[in-house]
Amino acid sequence: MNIAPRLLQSFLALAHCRNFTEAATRMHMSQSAFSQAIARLESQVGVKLFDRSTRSVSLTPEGKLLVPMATRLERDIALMFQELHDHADRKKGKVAIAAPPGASADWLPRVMANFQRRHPGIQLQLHDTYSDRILELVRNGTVDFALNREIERPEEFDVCKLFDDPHYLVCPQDHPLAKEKSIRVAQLAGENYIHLLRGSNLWQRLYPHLSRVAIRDTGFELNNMSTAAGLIANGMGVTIVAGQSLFNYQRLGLAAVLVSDADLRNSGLYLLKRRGHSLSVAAQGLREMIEADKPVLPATQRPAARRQGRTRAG
Amino acid sequence: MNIAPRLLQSFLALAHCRNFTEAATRMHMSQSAFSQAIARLESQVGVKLFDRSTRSVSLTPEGKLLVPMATRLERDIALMFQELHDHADRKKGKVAIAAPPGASADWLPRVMANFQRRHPGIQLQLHDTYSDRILELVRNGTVDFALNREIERPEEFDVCKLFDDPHYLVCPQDHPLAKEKSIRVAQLAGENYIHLLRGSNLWQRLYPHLSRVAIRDTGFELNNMSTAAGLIANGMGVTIVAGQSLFNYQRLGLAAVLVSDADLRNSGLYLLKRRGHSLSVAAQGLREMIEADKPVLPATQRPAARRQGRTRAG
DNA sequence: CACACTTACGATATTCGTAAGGATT
DNA sequence: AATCCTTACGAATATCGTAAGTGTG
Repeated sequence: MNIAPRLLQSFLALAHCRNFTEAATRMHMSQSAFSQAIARLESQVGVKLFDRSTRSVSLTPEGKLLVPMATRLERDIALMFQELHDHADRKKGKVAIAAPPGASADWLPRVMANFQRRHPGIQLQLHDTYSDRILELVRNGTVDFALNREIERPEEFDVCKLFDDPHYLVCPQDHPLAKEKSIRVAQLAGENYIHLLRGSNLWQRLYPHLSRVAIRDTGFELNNMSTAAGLIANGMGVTIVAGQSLFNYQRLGLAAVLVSDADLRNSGLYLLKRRGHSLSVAAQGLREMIEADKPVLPATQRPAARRQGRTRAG
Repeated sequence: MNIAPRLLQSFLALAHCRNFTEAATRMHMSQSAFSQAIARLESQVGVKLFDRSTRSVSLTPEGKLLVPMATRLERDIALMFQELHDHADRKKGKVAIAAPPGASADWLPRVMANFQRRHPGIQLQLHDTYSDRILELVRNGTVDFALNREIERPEEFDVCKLFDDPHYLVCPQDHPLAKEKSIRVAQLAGENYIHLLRGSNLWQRLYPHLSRVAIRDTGFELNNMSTAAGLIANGMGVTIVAGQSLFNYQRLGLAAVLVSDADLRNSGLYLLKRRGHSLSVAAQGLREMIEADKPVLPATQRPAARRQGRTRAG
């Protein structure tokens, strides 16, 4: 039961031409090989398909029966190939990714827009959400891959660092620490601290530091960084954010001072996916574009200059 | 684009087992050949279909995409084979034949019933009609083949004689000619002649004879032989019919006398089909059964004994 | 006798199995 | 060390093309 699609094509060609020589030409083979092919087909299906006297070729009743079935089959096979090749060529496909809000606000959408322009047939989806949810989306396969900050058990995933993204203290320009090159969390003793979402990745990371320092928790728990920025600009306190989110605060002219505690200083953005599961061709394409287009954020650079990530559209 | 169905089966087997060794066993091939087959498939479709680390095998996104398409395709291929094999094995099919009323009345239905018992899946159709219509049905392919008497241009068809079926004069037992061994048409001078359908095959054949003899045409033109039989039994005239239709008259105890004019004496029943077009497997089966089961009508046999055609059911 | 399909036969390509290699647990 | 997939290589099979054969108009 192992009929080559090429044989079906030959059958249909002959059914159409009713002439071995012409059909053979159409199949790009010698007339003799074509004759053998038809004979082989007939022996495989177990019935004569053509009546041929040297001067005329016509379908037997069983041949007539096969025509519509073979036609449908040939079309389905072609469609299957088309579909796979379209995916291989990135003309079709879906990519879903997840990322924290900082990445999702500015840089990532720009990369995704570039990708969309280059591969208009691929459907993109972005989940901007918090760390634990991101991990869940990767685990259950809802997204092809994700961007995230440092996570607890990186061995569960395939992880690779995209770029460094250290944390900064955000405070008013006239704040005593604003002129420092860098600070340590310990220096925040006595400050009012404004938390963003409690339980977030950042909160989990800051907590051990802050709890050791005599900091005054303002009790705020905010969803939007623009709210935090407004509060800080009006002297209500300070906060710490990753470099990638600084733009929310610079809009209001706030100062940003590098935090030099090791884990906050060395943090960065990572790309992660399920272990042992390769990416779809489409997802791999987006991944490569993300890796090629990541913003340059050298550790020593002052935050005011950070928007110069190069754009590489094709 | 020439993917062997066997490759698709291999793909589905591996997709299901997620284990090369087991899937290879299921496909009855060595694990190595199976590995090569999968690699070949991947190169043909142009994308990796499986993620394999020595300890686990899983589908890539493109592999997942292929599963439903391959499943459908495999099923369609199997159905195609099933259909063709069912026809080759005479488990399915249609046979339409045409025959003149004489053959259709008794002998042919018996053969068809035998065929139906042996091949219950094959749909049978019988057109009982007159000669010209029979030829038309064969010509345009409405019927697979037909039974008919001598025709004008036999070279138009593939014709082969089934059996002799000479003509008989039908008259009352007390008719002067009833005791003859055989007669010639010329002896019917002065008789009242009862025609069946004018323009029929029989009429066309009798006309040259009757027109040369001083016969009184009764003017009747009948559709049913039983009517003719009634008329003859009541002394209204005589007629001539083929042996196969005699049963209509013997029921009323009428006499039948062989007509010895050459063309009426030597007539018979023929099987005919389109030239150069082979019969379907099913039709060929019926044809063979017809040829094997034809009634024995030796020329010298008296009509009263003619119902002894043997039945060959299996 | 010319045309169109089939058969014969040697060359090439594909597919398969045994055996060795490599990687992961 | 055991297990599972891949690679290497020779053997078997399938397919193809050239050329000769066959039958029909």
